[in-house]
Amino acid sequence: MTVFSTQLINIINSIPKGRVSSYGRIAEIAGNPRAARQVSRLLHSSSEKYGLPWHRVIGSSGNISLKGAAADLQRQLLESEGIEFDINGKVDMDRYGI
DNA sequence: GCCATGGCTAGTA
DNA sequence: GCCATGGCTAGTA
Repeated sequence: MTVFSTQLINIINSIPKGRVSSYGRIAEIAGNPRAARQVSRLLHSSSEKYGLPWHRVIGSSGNISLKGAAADLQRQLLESEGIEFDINGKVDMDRYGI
């Protein structure tokens, strides 16, 4: 495990219930604004291992990036935490984003 | 080589 | 819709 990855894990774990953040924003906070894809990769490979609140990480424009059934699950988890989706299935980042 | 991105632009309406 | 971007890992040698 790398320092950078550890940073990402800490940041993701600090997203409170009822809030969301984006891949790019998390990478930015960790110190590398261009490492957004690394965040997605980490979530994909290590969410279970580190108990990450993976569902609280979405795209920068408030969209869910997952496809299919996984996307439905993510939306349900977020809604159960009080987050609302607009008619286009997007979250208002100004309201819920970190 | 993978990845659950992001931002910018061409091209349509 | 294109493509630059980057840390990491599986898998080979």
